[in-house]
Amino acid sequence: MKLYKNMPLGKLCSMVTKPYFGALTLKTESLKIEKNFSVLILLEENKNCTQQYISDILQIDKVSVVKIIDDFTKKGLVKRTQNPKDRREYFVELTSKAHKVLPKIHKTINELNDIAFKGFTKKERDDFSKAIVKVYHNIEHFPSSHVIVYKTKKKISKSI
Amino acid sequence: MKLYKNMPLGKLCSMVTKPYFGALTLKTESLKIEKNFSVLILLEENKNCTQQYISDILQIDKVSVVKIIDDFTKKGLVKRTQNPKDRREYFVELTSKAHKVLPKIHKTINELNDIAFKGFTKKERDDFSKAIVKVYHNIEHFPSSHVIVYKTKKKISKSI
DNA sequence: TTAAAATAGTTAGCATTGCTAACTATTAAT
DNA sequence: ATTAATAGTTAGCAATGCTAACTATTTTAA
Repeated sequence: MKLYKNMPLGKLCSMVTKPYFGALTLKTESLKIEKNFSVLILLEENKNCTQQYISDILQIDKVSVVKIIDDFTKKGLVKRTQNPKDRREYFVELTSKAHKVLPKIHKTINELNDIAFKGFTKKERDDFSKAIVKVYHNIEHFPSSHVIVYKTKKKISKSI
Repeated sequence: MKLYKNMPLGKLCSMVTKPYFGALTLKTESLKIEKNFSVLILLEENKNCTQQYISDILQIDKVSVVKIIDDFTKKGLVKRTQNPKDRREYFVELTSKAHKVLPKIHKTINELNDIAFKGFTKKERDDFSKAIVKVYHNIEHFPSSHVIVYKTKKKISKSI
């Protein structure tokens, strides 16, 4: 589409993100999970995830991870277990309730993806999925923009 | 990457969005524009854009568009002109200052895209760009998730 | 071996974002 | 001519994403 030809890549991505998550939340409404499905999926596929690991892999800042795990704990989907080998760490593990709902989540994601990739061949779809992960790895360590330093009443630029 | 194989497509997109915009803001810091570059690019390519049109094309709610155009007006990048044929509407037009900085914005976006697409052939890159727009059009009209109805002190689900 | 630095996790708090609701002005529809 | 619809605006709130500052624990290096 000519309209989007010169748009920043990030804008195109964010334009996909919004309706996708809107629909995902709607279609999984009965599960009362609402958001952060990616965390559950990560936990399903990896034993002994710490909050720091979740933060690193999913690019969610560690303060937000605390809130997400608190929320999931309240919802009975995960529990924290202190690592006896390093007692600073807590392993986050799925409960049986979470294991019970995950197939429904995967099914919903597959349905949404089928719609998102309508008109794509199997190869085009695979290529796209591989490509977006490749793009992510190409830019994940971009020096990031100025961070607002609070308490100064003035924005101060700082590289991170 | 196996790690992201089962992730929702929206998550992969949002993982690209964040570092991309962080870097874009950083690299254009001297321009003091900071965000919403997509609006400037849209205005550059289309005469007689109304705020409603911007809202529709870029999927930004109309209240946010007001704030963005206010901000750009303050920064001297755009001006509003009432449409004499329909005085409810305001055309948003770029100033000469905006036209002066846009080449720098395009250059920066091209540089970022070159990094984002490192290791891609020209064809792979074009295919990806076309594909993401296609995905967007496949899902842009997804029925969206429950909207929080305020003033009730209680979340109420409502289809939109 | 012990003092300093680093790491995992947490809490508090604030700016920003993205939305609803309610409004004005204007135009279109019946 | 009334009613409905549309473009834009303002106010205000919840949710988000971050910083700063903290505790507890482990690693490091003098």
